[in-house]
Amino acid sequence: MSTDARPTVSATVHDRLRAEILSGRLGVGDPIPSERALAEQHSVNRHAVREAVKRLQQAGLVAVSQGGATVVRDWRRTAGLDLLGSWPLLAADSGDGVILRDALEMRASIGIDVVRRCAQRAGAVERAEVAVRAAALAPDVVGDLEGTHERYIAFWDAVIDGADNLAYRLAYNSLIGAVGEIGAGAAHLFAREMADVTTFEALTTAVVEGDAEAAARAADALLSPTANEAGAA
Amino acid sequence: MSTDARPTVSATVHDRLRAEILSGRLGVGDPIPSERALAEQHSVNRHAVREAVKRLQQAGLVAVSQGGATVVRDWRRTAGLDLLGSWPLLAADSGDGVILRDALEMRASIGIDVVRRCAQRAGAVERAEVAVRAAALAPDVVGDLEGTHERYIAFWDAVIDGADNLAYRLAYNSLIGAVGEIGAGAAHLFAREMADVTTFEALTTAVVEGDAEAAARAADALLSPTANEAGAA
DNA sequence: TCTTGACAACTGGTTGGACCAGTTGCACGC
DNA sequence: GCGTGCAACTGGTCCAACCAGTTGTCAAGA
Repeated sequence: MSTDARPTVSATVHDRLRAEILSGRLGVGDPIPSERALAEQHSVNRHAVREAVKRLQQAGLVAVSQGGATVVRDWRRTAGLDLLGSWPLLAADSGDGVILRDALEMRASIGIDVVRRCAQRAGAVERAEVAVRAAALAPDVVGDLEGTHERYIAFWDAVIDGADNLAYRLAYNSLIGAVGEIGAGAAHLFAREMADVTTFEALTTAVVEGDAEAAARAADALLSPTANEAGAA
Repeated sequence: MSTDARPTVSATVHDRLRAEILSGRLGVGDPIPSERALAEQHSVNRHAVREAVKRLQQAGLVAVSQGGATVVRDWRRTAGLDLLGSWPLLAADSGDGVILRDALEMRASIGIDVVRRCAQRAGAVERAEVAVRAAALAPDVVGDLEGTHERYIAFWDAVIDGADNLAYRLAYNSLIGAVGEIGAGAAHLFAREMADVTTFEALTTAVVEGDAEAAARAADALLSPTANEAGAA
């Protein structure tokens, strides 16, 4: 995604504090060191620390109050879905791949309804776009798993546009951002789905023809097994 | 939620810029004014502007690059679900209540699977907690819509804990945060659900007894009508 | 004329220091 | 013993300067 690999000072401080919190080394209710102390610890200016803390505050990880200390919040109840972008830290917290299962379950749950809404509501232009993206996934080009994955994502992108639901769109963005964090193995994770040509074609046909329930059934068949496999591991 | 109503300078600048972007007055790809210019426009220090921009950057609304200008991103594709907390701005953008419909559809979609997972996976402690919260909703206290709504939220809180899925938990937090933005009318929005005692009891029983599919059906009957009503309006 | 390269004028990134504005807690005086 | 008030913290804001990258211009060269 971001080819700009130049880390800023405030990003460094932010990542370190976030790791402290998500790992549990800083527990709920604990005060974090004062801005001045953090600045000295990291040998940076206090302004950089403030920018880092502001981001933690926005993410719902800490509560800041003038005069008082900045304390760690119960982030499982205050943070939003965007936190899933901190995948490595969260995964380290939970040990095994439970969070991967969680994300895939949510993807399946949302994906099924996205497909349903797309079949119901999409306009002619959106349906055509879905058909085009589906055709681009024709399996005549094998071996290029990365490329196929890219086109697979583009397909779902089109379906979500057709569903015309901003909440789904934003949630999808969050999930994609999280998957991007798990690195190169992402494409392999969806290999089975991309190879399931029969189900995939049924899904596309149903969406284009506006058969909402058939589309939902196909999406279920396509997405749920991936989540269940992750849950079994 | 937040009783601290003292607005900070950077929050003011942040809100203004966010409104400019979400309203479309600043279009995708447009550069926003330089930090120095913004500082002068608002008669504030540049650091305050920087903190505001940092938050916009984290939310995926702008792309910052040293040396170059800070430009507005295509936030429908780069922002995460947390953006739903900017409800009033988004609603103003879409005109009518489409975003409310979107959020309620997502709530239904996720809620159904949450209930299913809860019935499957919840431990004895979590099941007991669900039963307790359900009992607390007994309709012997009528009239206090706000109080009932509060206990209704607490009930769903327990169900989500029982589902043991961090992604659902975080998404729920985002949705709750968004609903909090729509103000006092929130409780009224769910009045029908809270009054549907039959379905609600079926849901609770199924969850406690571990009947996943019965629970999912009940959740569907409880949640989907609300979304459909919002869609019809 | 067209290219090329250096420079000037931007952009954001970081630092230091100072002061304001709240909160907290200890110590002094009653 | 109990208040009360004064430090000594906390975060919030400002000013001023400089570093580091990007961009556009414009003049010197091919």
